[in-house]
Amino acid sequence: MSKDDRRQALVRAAFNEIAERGFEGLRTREVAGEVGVNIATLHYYFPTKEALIRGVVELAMERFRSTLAPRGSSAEQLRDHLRAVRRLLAEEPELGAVMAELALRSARDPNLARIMEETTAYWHRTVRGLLRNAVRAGELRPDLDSDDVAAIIVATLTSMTLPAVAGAGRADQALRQLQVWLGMSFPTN
Amino acid sequence: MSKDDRRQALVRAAFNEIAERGFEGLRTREVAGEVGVNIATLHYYFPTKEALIRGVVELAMERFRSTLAPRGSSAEQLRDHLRAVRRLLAEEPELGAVMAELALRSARDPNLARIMEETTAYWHRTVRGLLRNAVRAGELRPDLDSDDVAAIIVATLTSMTLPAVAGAGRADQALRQLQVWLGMSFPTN
Amino acid sequence: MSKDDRRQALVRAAFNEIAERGFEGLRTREVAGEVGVNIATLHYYFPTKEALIRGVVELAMERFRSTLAPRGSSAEQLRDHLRAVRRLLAEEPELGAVMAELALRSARDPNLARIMEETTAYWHRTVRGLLRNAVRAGELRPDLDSDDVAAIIVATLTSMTLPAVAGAGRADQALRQLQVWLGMSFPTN
Amino acid sequence: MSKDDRRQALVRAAFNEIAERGFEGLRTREVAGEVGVNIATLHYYFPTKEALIRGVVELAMERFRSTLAPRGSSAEQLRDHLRAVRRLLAEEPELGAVMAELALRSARDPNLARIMEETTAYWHRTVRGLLRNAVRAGELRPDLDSDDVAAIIVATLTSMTLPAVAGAGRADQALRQLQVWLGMSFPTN
DNA sequence: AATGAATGAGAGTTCATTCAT
DNA sequence: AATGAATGAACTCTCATTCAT
Repeated sequence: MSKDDRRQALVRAAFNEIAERGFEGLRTREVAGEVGVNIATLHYYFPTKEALIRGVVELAMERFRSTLAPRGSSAEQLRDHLRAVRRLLAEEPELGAVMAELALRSARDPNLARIMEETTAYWHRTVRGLLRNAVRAGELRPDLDSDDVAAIIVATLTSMTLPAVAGAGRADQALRQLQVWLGMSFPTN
Repeated sequence: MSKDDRRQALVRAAFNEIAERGFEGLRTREVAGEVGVNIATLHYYFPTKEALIRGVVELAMERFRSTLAPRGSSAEQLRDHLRAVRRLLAEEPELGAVMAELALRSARDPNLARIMEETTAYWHRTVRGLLRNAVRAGELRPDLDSDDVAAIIVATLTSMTLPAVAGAGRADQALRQLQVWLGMSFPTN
Repeated sequence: MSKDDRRQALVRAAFNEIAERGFEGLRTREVAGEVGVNIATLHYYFPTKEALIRGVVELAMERFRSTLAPRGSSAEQLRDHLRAVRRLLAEEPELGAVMAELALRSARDPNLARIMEETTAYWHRTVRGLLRNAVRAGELRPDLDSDDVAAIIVATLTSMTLPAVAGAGRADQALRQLQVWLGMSFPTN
Repeated sequence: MSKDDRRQALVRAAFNEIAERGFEGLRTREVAGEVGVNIATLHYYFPTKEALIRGVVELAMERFRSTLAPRGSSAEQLRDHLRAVRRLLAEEPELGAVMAELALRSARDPNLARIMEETTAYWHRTVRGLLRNAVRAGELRPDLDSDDVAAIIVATLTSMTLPAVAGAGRADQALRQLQVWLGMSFPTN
């Protein structure tokens, strides 16, 4: 197993631990154990717990950003994006959980705050671009403020990472209403 | 200082600690220290850390629910509610932080999950009721699905507890768009 | 409840706790709780835990010595004594447990050691006296060394306070053999 | 120092602590300190205090059982055994103290009770075997009930672990009487 | 590149004791 | 005579980190 593979394996294990137990329950020994290496080996790859966490941040950002990349024909992109984020959170709830953990942690970690802000801003711009394309393509009303709508879309999708809020079908209701207001249709369940 | 006051003081100190450092950084000794009592005194009031946390949950729920109580004339209630939640999160960001911490923790704590679900459901019903009133009063379009709209309102407001998402004015943009779609006006900054 | 009664109640509760959990598990709060008084009240009667233990020592010695008092006709006294100790340990195993705890503790507590030594010596003398009476009455062989026989009787009876040793019928076997060697008969089960 | 040596050192230190202060006074930090390691190191070898105690139980049983192993010519074995136990308790009073502590603790620990019972039963059978050999060799009266005599021998020897009982020469007196009744001679002091 | 062994600092919890009332 | 409230000291146990090999 190459040096890089091992690093990756450790980061993924840490990622899963955070998803499952939160930062509150993250234990380096547990991470090392899941990869099947000694705790000292973990420290060979990551001198401190903080360094390992930085690795998790990178992984989370990468995974999340790769979901944002617009795909398919321009007309379908907005629909696709909403669908993609929705599917992502359904199929990989760990990513949502980790993103939420990171969002909370960023309140205490300026460095992380910067990264999270960059990612959110990038997401916001991406959605705004999709909205503008859709307006241009005549699929959305031209008087729509793409900045504000992008904000409410990001907000709505984000709230889905908090199970306590999104539960009992409320996530789907919110998405359905988004579709109504946008005058477009995409599956919500 | 009465027994109840001291209990309250401890819970409030724990509340603040969680807001500031997250569950990750909650230390009973720190909580006791902030109230100016010995760690053993904390355990006199709360046999375990978990019991103290339950006290924090109660406090958070109480604080949050008290914000929900509809006030003023029926026609203004929806506007008032959005304004109130917005002001709450601006003036007491700790409550938002704690609520988000609890939302995340509820994924690992079935008991807490139940409480959080109840509170969210109550909030959802409250907003739905306000929407119905507004529809009845002719202030909102009659074809509006009050369940779905309530969901997106709750989702949007909830996302404001995650600073990483709500930053850079995006919270206000989302609220502004909400107002546009609802066809009502309320201050957003 | 008189001051003395309360003292007695506390000592008895402590006695029972020691019998049940050993000195290892003796907790003043538990003792107070069993009597239904506050822990501070216990300290009103006994300034320290050590003082309470001294009370237990007194109680145990008193209970034990009262068993030793020879009763009945002189000819039957030895038989009676063995029977009495045996019954005592069967009916009040707590006393045996406490005596054993005290015997062990006396290795670390010179004061207690003195008390235990006095009690054992008194017991030894008592048995020796009974043996001499029996010899004089022609009930035992005249060449018997009453000091040595008293020692083995005390030793055998003492070993019965250690359940790990006396179990599986071995206590009764030992007593039966004692009777054989003494040429007397008394019930062993 | 090998891993096994360190384990042994810790167990021995715990053994000595128990002998000196009883379970009541057993402190993991003290044990670690005596071996010259950090308390965390102790927990590296023994996850819990209970696990360390299990180590002490094993050591005590091993030490005790090794004393029981019959040695020398068949005719001398009984004599040797009594002499060996007597010397053991004289030269290593810690073992007697620990055995007595374990005997008491077994009343509250079913697992330990099983182990103690097994050891006592093994001891009893060993002594009984020696008695039968001696009878067969014509050294003891043939009408002797080896089971009952074994019981009183075990009881007498056991009582010697309680200094409060065995003191003032009574242990030797009891042993001397045993020799008289058995019709054999062995040194008692 | 990897690990077994070790540790300092600190975690939550317990307990005998104190003191104002 | 009795107690609720409070505490210092100590307990077992945990954890990220280090280091010799």
